[in-house]
Amino acid sequence: MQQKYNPHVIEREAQQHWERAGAFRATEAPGKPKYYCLSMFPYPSGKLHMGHVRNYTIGDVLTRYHRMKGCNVLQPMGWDAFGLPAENAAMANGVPPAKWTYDNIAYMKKQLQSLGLAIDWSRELATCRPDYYRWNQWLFLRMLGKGLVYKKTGVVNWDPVDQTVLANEQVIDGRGWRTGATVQKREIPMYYMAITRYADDLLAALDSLPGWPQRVKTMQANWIGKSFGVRFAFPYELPAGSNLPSPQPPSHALLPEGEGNLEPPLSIPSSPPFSQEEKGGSSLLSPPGREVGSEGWRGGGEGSRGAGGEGGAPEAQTPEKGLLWVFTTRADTIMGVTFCAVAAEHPLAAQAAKGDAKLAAFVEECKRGPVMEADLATIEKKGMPTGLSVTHPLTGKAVPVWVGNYVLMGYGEGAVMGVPAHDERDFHFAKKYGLPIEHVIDARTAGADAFTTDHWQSWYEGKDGICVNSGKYDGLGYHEAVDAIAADLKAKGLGDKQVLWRLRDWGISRQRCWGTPIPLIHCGGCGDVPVPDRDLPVVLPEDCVPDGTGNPLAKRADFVNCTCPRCGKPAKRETDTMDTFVDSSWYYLRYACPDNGTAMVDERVAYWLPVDQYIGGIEHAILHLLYSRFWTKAMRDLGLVKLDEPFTHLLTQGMVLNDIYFRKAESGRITYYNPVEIEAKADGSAVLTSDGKPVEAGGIGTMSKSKNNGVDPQELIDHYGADIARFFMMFTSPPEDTLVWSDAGVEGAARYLRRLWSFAWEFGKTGTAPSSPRPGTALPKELAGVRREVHGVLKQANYDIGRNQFNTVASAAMKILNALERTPGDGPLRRAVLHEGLSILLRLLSPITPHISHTLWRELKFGEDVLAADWPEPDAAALIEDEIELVVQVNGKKRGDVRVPRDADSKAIENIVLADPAVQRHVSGQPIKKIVVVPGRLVNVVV
RNA sequence: GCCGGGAUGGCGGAAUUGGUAGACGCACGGGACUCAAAAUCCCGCGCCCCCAAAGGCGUGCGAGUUCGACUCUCGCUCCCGGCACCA
Repeated sequence: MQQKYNPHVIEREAQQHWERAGAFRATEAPGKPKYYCLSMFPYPSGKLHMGHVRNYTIGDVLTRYHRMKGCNVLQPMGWDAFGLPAENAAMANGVPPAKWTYDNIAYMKKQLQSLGLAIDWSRELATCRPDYYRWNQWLFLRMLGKGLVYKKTGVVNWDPVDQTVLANEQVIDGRGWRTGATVQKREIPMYYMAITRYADDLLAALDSLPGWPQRVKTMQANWIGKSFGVRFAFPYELPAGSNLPSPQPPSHALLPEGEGNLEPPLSIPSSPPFSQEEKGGSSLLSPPGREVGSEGWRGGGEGSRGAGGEGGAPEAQTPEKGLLWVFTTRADTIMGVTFCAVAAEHPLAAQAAKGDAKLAAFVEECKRGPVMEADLATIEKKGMPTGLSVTHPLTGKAVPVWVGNYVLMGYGEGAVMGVPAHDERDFHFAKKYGLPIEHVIDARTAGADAFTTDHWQSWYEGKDGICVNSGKYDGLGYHEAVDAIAADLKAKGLGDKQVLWRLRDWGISRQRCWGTPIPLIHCGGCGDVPVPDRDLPVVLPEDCVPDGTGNPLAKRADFVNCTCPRCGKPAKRETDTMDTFVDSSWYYLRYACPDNGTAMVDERVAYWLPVDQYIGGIEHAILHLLYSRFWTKAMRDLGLVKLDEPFTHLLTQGMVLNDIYFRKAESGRITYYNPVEIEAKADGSAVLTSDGKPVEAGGIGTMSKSKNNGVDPQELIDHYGADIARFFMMFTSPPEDTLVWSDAGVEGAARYLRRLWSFAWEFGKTGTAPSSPRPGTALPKELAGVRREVHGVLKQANYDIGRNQFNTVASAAMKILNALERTPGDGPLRRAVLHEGLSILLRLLSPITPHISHTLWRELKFGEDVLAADWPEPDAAALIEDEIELVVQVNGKKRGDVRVPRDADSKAIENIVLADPAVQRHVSGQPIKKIVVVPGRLVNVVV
């Protein structure tokens, strides 16, 4: 054993030992509890960043802890390898995305291995490999067969200069990131997964996940957004000769149930095959409502749910009459309706715009608006009257119809009723455009101010007022009013109660070259034809280099041209690829059977799944985690797995943040600079070190490639070693907290492990024979005190590790070493106490700092391998004390403390406390009202 | 804008879930060792008053409940994450 702690030497040796022993190779071992511990796999962006180190250290701590607690553990690792950054890098460097990605994987794998993680690398997978993504394609076709995949148009960001679709991230202040051109909305055909069919299941099953953080479950529940309300219609008549266009299908439309087997259909109803040029052209599509056909989105008895109602089915109704459908959760305010507002894409808006150039211009302006919901929600609320009016279904009064830029076509019916007196947004809209405001809920019963028409604050939006100015509904509360109104609407055939979901179906089509090819072939005669299973996988060419204009796959004749599997005639392959969330929605299943070349999953999935502990960033609280839950349920219903939920326990790691610095060019293009390149000035400004010119501070944010504010942990690992980096990472903050990166304090971690090494070296110098104190051995007072402290700290540490609070586990390890170092005297009893203390300490530390624990455990002859050791448990006998200390308060303020016998009763304690001089001074003769005794803690004298 | 979360010394954080606020560290100050420095070790360290003792104030801001509030309730401010094509 060396006298000096040399992390690099011992870490290399420990890692070689684990490698030789195959220490982390996991095999199915019935009879032992299994523990599948999974950290979210990384995107191979180039280098590890601190968020990765945090994530994988947390996962490793849990993995190693549960192994020592007796579990058969599996901790796998892989690569979320498809995605946009590879295409961006390809454009910048002229290197194919595949090469860039594989190089990054090789480098980052080395980095991960240098951390000493207990990973079973034999199960490594990368989603960009055909043997992985073929199962994306295979399952896509199974879902198509079940009707869980369907086609409809969707809105994308269009860069008119580069003639290409942009990701939301590539749109900056409404402009394309490369061209600076104003981004346009464009509708293109896309494939959707019907996640809304699982809305009820996804919501209800949240209750079956006690191992998930409440905040994540709340976010998911709100995202799914089940709202109970009333769907009803305003009848209207248009001038003769009017002809309403078809509406967009609503995004929550349902498909009929499929065949119920695992076979995809021979073809799906579709528009004729489309080439990329046609997608970019102006005569893009026939109206989508018709092309999906009768089995399509309008399916069956729910056909009238489409926005615009009968307007979408002209053959069944004279075109002049129609119903304007809306959904509301506040049917109790229906008598206060003074206008209706429809989305720009609504058929009534289109109808009204025909004869009104100004309105047509406004509708066009709305359609050009932002795509992202966050932008939509913050734009100025604008509207314009259509000149049309509809009839109030209960009062028969005429209600004007407006076009509103805040009404979303994709949610509900694409139209809303306007009740300015009891909805804040409607109120501002009415004030702005001079629409009447009719007060119909009296809020005074609920303690709110009286109604006025001047200030929103004195109005009432709550559900606990009663109806006024509402005719026969006067005096009813919320629930009675909704019931009565829904019943009356139903009697007239103009509405009923209904559930509305906020959740929308999942559009998976991407116009990009670095993703899973969608396994469909477009045939002029047969339509969209699924690729037969025998032809899977549809292999992605790995030598494509995008140039920023359109999808390079579409430019490759060798990829696009094929023959129709049905009729054998020449056909075109689909060139869209799948959303990368598809890849990450099931990878946790594949780790159980990564080598199976003939099936997506096998019986080993039944052994390992569900994942017992999933660990990843809180930023994935909704999308990734919801898609994975959906995918699991879909596979369950296809008979492929017997799982309701994929992840039993979830730990959502807090984000690692860092400063953001950038410069904005005149074109609007933003360049980000890494904080290491920045010099902060005394006046608070910042300059780029290389040119001395100012940069703008963009606050702090998540470490990311796109903001260029990541910190490479390699320097830290190279300088200090993995154990110190891991210890510091765990010590500096609790796992779930947001962490603003700073390496201040890493020296403390380094000092601690050096101190531990020196202590162990001194201890080992004087002999190595095991000599923990025998049970029942009487120890001198000081030694008993040290032992009590060690076991007391261990007790708390075990509580903390059980609740994933690893920072206090690390500080517990520090406290134990402090106590051992302070242990007075010498002789065999002292040595026995130190021996026991060290054995506890090395085991407690081993999940956090596995290398030093491994080495010292062997060197001091505690055993062959600390991995095989039992987890330490405190000795209850060591914790017993004869006297305990109680805090003494007078009127809730601390005035001292007293020592009392462990078994003193309240009366005895009161007497001791009242005799205390500090208490007498503060009581100073005033009458004592009462004395509160909290056993084992404190005594409060109230005067 | 909507949904979720956060705020405690100069800094990271702790407080056994209503019971001693500041554990454990970092930084800083003083001392020991040293020719000197580094490393290491010892002491101090919320703010005010102050030789000290005693005391007063103190957990983002403003109210409230309680013998007692970092913890519970109501109302704010600021920051972080998500908002469906970043992953």
